[in-house]
Amino acid sequence: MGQGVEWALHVLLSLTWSTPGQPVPCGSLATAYGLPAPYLSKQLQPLVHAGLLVSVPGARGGFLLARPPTEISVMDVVTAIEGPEPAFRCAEIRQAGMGAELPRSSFATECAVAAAMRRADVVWRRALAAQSLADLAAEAEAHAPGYGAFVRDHHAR
Amino acid sequence: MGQGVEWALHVLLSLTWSTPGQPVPCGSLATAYGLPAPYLSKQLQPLVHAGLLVSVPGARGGFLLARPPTEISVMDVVTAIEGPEPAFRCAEIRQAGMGAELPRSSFATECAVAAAMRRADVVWRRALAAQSLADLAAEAEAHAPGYGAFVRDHHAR
DNA sequence: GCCCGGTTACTCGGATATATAGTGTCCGAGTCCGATGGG
DNA sequence: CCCATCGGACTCGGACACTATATATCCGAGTAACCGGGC
Repeated sequence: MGQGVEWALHVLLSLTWSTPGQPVPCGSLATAYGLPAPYLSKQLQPLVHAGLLVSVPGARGGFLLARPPTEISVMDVVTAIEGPEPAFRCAEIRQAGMGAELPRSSFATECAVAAAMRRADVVWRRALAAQSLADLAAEAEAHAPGYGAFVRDHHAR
Repeated sequence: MGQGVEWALHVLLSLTWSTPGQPVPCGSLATAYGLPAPYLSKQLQPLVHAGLLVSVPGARGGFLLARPPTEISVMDVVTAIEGPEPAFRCAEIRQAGMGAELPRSSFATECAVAAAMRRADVVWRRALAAQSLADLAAEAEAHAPGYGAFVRDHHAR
């Protein structure tokens, strides 16, 4: 899994704590976490395309959350960055080689291997979808009181 | 996720159905699924190192299951091929940039982002570990009766 | 007929190239803020 | 004093190199089976 997911989640948390209605530029987000600003800009674009972020062009522009943090799940972020297709892709190798000698009816149902991986993928996605950005923000604030305010002050200009 | 996982699972299913005590060579496994034999050989080596397969050298050699199919889980196979480290790796970017201004005590607990991804990873691994090779073999046989015998006959010489 | 040695053929194992996806960087188009000059 | 206009600077967005991982292939080391000769 690419590191863009980690960057995106931290950025979205920053925007969760940031002053509502105040766009935060990419440069400010990059310095907050010691990231290269141009590359971070490239990583945030899928989030805009997915409708999680709103980009405000021009001076005093930047990025805003498109929805309340309670309405954005970790699954949404992962899907936006990594793509919607599951990690495991079945190539149907059971139908190649000796499988060509069997009738087509033998392959009517899903491959058992693919089914097992899909079941695990479903619970993984369910676990990610069960946690919202608000949940993560609350957890971080609970572990380190005052962290949200600290982040908001950093992005204030 | 690499396709080696799919190959390994199908190969292990073949060995599950194959005659016990009879080693199956890599070439026979490759032709069974239309795979390039030399590359399949490379993909099976991690399974030998992990202790899931036993390789028998020499003429009439091949691969054997090191344990009964009920004692091998899908998780074991994925771990052997992809490695033990989780898909998401936390780079602790919260400590870089503005995080350097905060006291070390703020980072005593696990990063909230990493914790969320780890929770999902745990349920994913748990789902994979809950299914054994015997379960997959039974499922495939149920969907296509006689498939196991067909595979065994193919590998018989 | 039985046993032993050499040969042969077949197997796995690791070392070696290539393709693809992820990583990193750059420059241009567009937009808003602020200063400036006029009314 | 207020307003329209121009200039400037800052922002995002897409296009362009580089690196690491995954994919694909090859050849060599080792071992067991097989065949032939000797006892």
